[in-house]
Amino acid sequence: MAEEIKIGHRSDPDGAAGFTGSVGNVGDVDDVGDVCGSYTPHHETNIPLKERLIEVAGLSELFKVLADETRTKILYLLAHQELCVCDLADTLEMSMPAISHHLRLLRAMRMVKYRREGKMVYYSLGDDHVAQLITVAQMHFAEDRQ
Amino acid sequence: MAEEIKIGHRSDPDGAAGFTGSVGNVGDVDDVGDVCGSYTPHHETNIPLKERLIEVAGLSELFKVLADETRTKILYLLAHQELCVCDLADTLEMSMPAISHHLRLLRAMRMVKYRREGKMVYYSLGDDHVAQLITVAQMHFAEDRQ
DNA sequence: TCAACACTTAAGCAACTGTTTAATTGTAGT
DNA sequence: ACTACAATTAAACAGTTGCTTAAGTGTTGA
Repeated sequence: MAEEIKIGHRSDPDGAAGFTGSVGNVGDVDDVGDVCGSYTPHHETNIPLKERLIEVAGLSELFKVLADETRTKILYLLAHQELCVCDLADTLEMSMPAISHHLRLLRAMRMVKYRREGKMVYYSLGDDHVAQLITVAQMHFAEDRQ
Repeated sequence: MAEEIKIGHRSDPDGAAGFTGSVGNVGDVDDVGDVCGSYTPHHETNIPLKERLIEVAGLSELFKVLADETRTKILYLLAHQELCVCDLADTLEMSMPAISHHLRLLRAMRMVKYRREGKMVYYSLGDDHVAQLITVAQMHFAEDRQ
């Protein structure tokens, strides 16, 4: 089950994007101070905050997986029910290798899980957060249109 | 304030990714049926579900904006406090044009808002959903590591 | 053990994305 | 008006991503 796939070939020695920090709220950080209140030379910036940024960087790897139209559609379908690869390929009108390729990335980020049943492999959502991300994104869009 | 920027040059005549559908829960869809229960020819697939997929496609445009490490960091910083472009450039150790380019995409998706004060332009988060997305992503990561 | 089928993997190419450099806009102070 | 500075914009190149084709697994049934 443990998969190791490089997404985006970014230099990331610590595996799946070294996110090791605390999980609190987003705003839960030390104040950066008004770095450029009297801005002229690029003086010292806030160190503790910068260290936290390293952790945050890993999150973009997760969003990268969500950032493809096909993968978003796959997750949307799986949010509704468990499906095999050929179902997905058929519904999305894409080749099976293409779908399989996307599922590989989704697996790497543990956004989907799968089980084999005979020749078929059935996929479903990895955990609730995946559905939550889609829901929140929808809410953002809805707000856009008043 | 109304900006029109093509992200990813995808053909999307309806502007910012034609998301017009209902906003309910993710699972709130008609059942696709077991499309390939007896799979051999690629027979008719579920039409109503496919139509919904068009709406979902727009969400990937939003995730695409989140999918860059620099932009995630920008949002993380802005989640904490309002910052001007030079603060961001300084903290992230990147050129101002680069930061400005990213802010442009974030603006297009209404993930940030800004106000001018003299020479400086101060940016802050567009709405709560942005912070929510980051938080949920962090929770997903945290679950990965038990 | 052989064929058929569901799926995965690999290699290669076209298209997209992010950064840089350079030029431009806008605001404040002299 | 001119200079200085914050920010934006544009063009161009390097790096990355996603699809296709083709080859390879793994499982079922004859």
